[in-house]
Amino acid sequence: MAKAKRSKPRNGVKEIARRANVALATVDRVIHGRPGVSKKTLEKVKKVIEEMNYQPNIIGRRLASMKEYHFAVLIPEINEESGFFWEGPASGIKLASEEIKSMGVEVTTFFFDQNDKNSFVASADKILKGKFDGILLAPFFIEESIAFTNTCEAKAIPYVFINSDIPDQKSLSYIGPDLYASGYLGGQLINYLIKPGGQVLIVNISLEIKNTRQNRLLRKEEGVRSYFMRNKIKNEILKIDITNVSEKTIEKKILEVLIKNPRIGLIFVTNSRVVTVAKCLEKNYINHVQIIGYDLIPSSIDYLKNGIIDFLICQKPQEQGYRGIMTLYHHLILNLKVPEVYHMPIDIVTKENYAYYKI
Amino acid sequence: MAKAKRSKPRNGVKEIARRANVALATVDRVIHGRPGVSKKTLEKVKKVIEEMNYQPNIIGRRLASMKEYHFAVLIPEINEESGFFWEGPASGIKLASEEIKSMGVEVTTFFFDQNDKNSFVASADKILKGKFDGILLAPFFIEESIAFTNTCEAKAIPYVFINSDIPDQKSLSYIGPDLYASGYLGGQLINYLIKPGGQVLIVNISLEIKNTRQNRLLRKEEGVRSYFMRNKIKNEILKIDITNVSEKTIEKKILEVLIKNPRIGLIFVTNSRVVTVAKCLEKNYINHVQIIGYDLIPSSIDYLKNGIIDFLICQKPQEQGYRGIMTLYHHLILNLKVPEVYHMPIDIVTKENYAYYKI
DNA sequence: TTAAAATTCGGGTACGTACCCAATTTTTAC
DNA sequence: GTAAAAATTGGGTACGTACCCGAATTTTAA
Repeated sequence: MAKAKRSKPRNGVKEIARRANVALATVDRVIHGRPGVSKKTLEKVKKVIEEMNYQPNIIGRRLASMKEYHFAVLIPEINEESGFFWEGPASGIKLASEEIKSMGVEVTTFFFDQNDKNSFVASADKILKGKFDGILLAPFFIEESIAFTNTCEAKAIPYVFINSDIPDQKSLSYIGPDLYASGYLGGQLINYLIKPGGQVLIVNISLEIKNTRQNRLLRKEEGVRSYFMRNKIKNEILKIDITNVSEKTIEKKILEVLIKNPRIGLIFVTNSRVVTVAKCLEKNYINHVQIIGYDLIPSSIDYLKNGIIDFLICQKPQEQGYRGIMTLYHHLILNLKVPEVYHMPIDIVTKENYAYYKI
Repeated sequence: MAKAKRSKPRNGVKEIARRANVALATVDRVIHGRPGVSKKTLEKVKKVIEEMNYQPNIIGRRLASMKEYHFAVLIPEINEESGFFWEGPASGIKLASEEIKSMGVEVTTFFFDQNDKNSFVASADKILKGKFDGILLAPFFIEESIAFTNTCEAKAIPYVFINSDIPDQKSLSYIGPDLYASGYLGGQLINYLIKPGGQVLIVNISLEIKNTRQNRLLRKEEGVRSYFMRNKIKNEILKIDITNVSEKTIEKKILEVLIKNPRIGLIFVTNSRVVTVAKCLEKNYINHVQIIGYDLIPSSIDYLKNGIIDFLICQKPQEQGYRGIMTLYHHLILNLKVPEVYHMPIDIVTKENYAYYKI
């Protein structure tokens, strides 16, 4: 009854070593693809590993290699400019960070100015210099993002897109909304609210509205139109692009259109600028026009409450951030399979249920 | 230059031992509150721990104590009876289980028959005998659940409620919908659809409809009525309780009411039995009555698609399961704070967005 | 053939914590 | 005061993996 501890050496590197009749270190070399193993031994050990369907013990691994994992996050600055939208993802990111901190993962967030491509490039460069093991980024500027992620690929650093996608890039995963589908849903909501004969005004507000496949706003507009087409909705759709984001300009343009087209009964704003539009209608006592827009941000809640905005289409900003980090964690630390695309559920937020969405 | 490895012994039990000038084993005893430490030493070590704000290394801990954690899950059987609703939580539970398997957690699921209190008690007994470290349960039968969780408390086994709550019990957490709020939201949706003068029919279908504070269906009904009250909605509300869940009976009762009240324009069903109601309307070619109901289950998708059901109110069954397991994991293994209540976002599911909800 | 170099392999220690067991000190009993 | 019992403390090993370093083996060079 000397050593009764030897209960279950059924798996693990030790068992591989025993079965292959080699030393632990050799098994280790094989597992990590390190050199210094003869072809013959390599085959032998590989075979045993195969046979045993060996799954490394994450705990032991993490303890032994006290390697710290460093994740980098690259997202827009959190400011009024974007209606504090990125507070959502940021808070999800923080949540996930805390959860996996004990596994030796540290997350560093870098920001960029949505109006300044250079700031994006600058932060991206910082990340490249920082020797990170995984990257979560919002590919706001397409070309710059492609350049950045190409470099990542060359360095074999996995990256995850969040909030918007660049399908041709070999990202580990995309986590965010299906823009087209959200527009399509918008079409349905419009259909619920609009009265026969009423016109619908689609409003795109952004500094730059390029007609490319990746344009977030136009993809949503496409979704709306597509719903109208497919369901043969008779209401006329008008549209206006506003590339000056100052409140004044927006107000001016909106009022112009409304006066010229008194039959407009509903405005569909393709992003969180819906707040500015709502403000405009409220200020000018226009209450016969309903509003549907995007993103549940602090400033939009009041307009939901007082009924100026009827619906907000929202895509779980917090969960996007959380999932983004966890995806890297699952891939790099836990060796779990991760989905290539994770489309967020599309939420319809009203004044009755907004309280149930974490902002 | 002998041993350059001693780089950062800045924290950990070793450092505590060094600072308090005691052995590792003593520190260990203090940390785990085991006996065999003199009062004097206890104070000394405690003080050092306090000073250092010691946070145990989860990895080291998990490796050393090869203790396996066992979680038990107690949920209704997955069958047609409940429209396969519990497939959602079950799949979330599975997802979480896989994620934390590598941390030495094993999850065992027990089922019970929704029509048989004894089966609930039987499974609960099994769990108690099974020496589990944490429990996730759907407290379907109130009294039996209270008895069960009281025993858990006596044994200091933490438990989490899922899908419905028993507020007075000292659960670690409740994860699920805010029923009243979901009904309130239902009120709003009704208001969108109903025409002036139209009557609304609320339908509760369940084997047992006791008028208690915990009754899920009545809480929802309350929410609807409350919305109507507060917003002074003029449409009349009718209601009917059906305690026989056979399709035949439901069809008969529904048709009866509809014939007696031809002004009914909308039916609000307080649970997933909405499918049966939809089936009934379809079968009898009644298409002037709109339907709102609960839960996105496989059989309800068709009715969403063909427009017989307009809205489903849904509360992320999958995420409920996922969160439930992760809550136990966070509490027991990671020592993270967990929220007492986690109300799921209330989703409005339509034919346009149902595809984005994992079932 | 032999020494040197290159290759291959194995022993051993470390990571942070848990826990067994033996050594030491203190307390109790006579 | 002494022996025995009890309480307290410390040493040491284990968990599964990573990796250093030296030993054994093979290959190359002379």
